[in-house]
Amino acid sequence: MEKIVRSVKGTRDFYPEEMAVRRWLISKIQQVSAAFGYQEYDGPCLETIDLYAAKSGEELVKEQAFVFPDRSGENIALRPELTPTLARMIASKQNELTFPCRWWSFGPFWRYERPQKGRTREFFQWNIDLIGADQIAADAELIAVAAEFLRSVGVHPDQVKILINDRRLMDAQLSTIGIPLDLRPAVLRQIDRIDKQPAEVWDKNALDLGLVPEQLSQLKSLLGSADLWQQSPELSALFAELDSLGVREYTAYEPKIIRGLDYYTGTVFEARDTAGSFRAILGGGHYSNLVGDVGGKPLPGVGFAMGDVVILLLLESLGLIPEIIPAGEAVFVSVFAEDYRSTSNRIAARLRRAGFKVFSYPGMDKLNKQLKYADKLGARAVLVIGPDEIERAEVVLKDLTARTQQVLPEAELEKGLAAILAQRHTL
RNA sequence: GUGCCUGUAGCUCAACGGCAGAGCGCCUCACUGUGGAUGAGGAGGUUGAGGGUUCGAAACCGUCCAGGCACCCCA
Repeated sequence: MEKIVRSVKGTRDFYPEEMAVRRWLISKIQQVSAAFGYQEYDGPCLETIDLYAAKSGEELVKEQAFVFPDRSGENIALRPELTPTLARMIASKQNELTFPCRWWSFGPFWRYERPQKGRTREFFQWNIDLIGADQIAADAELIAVAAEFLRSVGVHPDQVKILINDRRLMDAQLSTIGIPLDLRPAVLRQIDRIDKQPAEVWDKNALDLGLVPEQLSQLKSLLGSADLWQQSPELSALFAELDSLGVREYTAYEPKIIRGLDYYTGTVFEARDTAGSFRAILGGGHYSNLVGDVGGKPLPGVGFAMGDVVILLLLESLGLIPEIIPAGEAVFVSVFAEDYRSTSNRIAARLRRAGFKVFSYPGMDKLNKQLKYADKLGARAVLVIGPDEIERAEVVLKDLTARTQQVLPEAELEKGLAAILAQRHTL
């Protein structure tokens, strides 16, 4: 056991059961993305460090990216996020693309962070963006995509809420309180932390930033104001859009939502479980300049990202991950004795050409052992073909789920199998 | 990167300075041409690694590795 070379810290192995869950998640993501007319794309997993140097918070690149020199000495990063790659891809074809673009992607990312619950060093992320649209309707659409995804995996609106705010609104409010321009970025970051620090600590930090006690109390009453959005024409319009899109129940206004990344300029949102057990499930917002840093003409857009780790933890805790049997729907062809293997092979090959998933037994063991093997692998049906059956041109067809078996003329095998597989596989 | 907690059979956990155990799982048999049930046997451990203290360490002490929680940051 100790001799097994260990895996890299913060990575996960996907055994067939886990891989089946990942496939299931991807299929849900793909379906929702396609339902809104989004097109799939991807970029390389390796990028030059220069791509990230211009934007991306310094910490993400300097301390959280996996960076290494290639054999020529050039510094290469394993992509820690997709947005810079997206910006480059958009900028490269800015004059031939039809805007607004609706693009989505799902793939691996790497960040050199300390692993903990909901955070690994290698993870998968769904990215989805609507690029080249500055309207409230665009923001509403992305939030609707997120909400419809939650709906499609069975999450109820009282289990997860998409919390929404607008940086323009917060900026205006900070201005009203009299917080000078140069202080606002720091204050915004402090707002982002309000639920992570004890009240006294938070108050002290806020005062240390330069706020006067009067401003602090005004700020705190601001952050407790659930109706603040009504003062924002953008958010008022946004919630009206969400209503007509049929996802209003999944959303809520939350003045504490700011989002860390600097490039968000308008609507910002993140999905949280209402029980507060997990970190953010997804996060995104509106940006006004996607491609400026990579040499294109400024383009607005809106998008969000969802990592696989937190959403799967959440779905697991809610019992919403279906039981998926990797070899489900498969047919097992037993081998009665070595002399009969060729007969079993012929039937297995015939069934495969007919479209069935078929697996057999390479060795030679007692029937009960072969059946046990088929059962543990989750086979749906088993064929037994021995001397009696061959003599009469028949096969024994067992339904492992129903625990029944029937003797069929060999010619009716496909029909019998189809009938078994057509039955609802309820557990 | 900072602080705190944890690591015993494949899994979940006992033993807490004095012979390393249980349940589940796994293997064999009862089962002669039939899976999940039942019963009877059996295998499986240098107690995460490598040091120290001690007559004696799974236990106590420091180091490393891995996991968890909070910070940082964010998916």
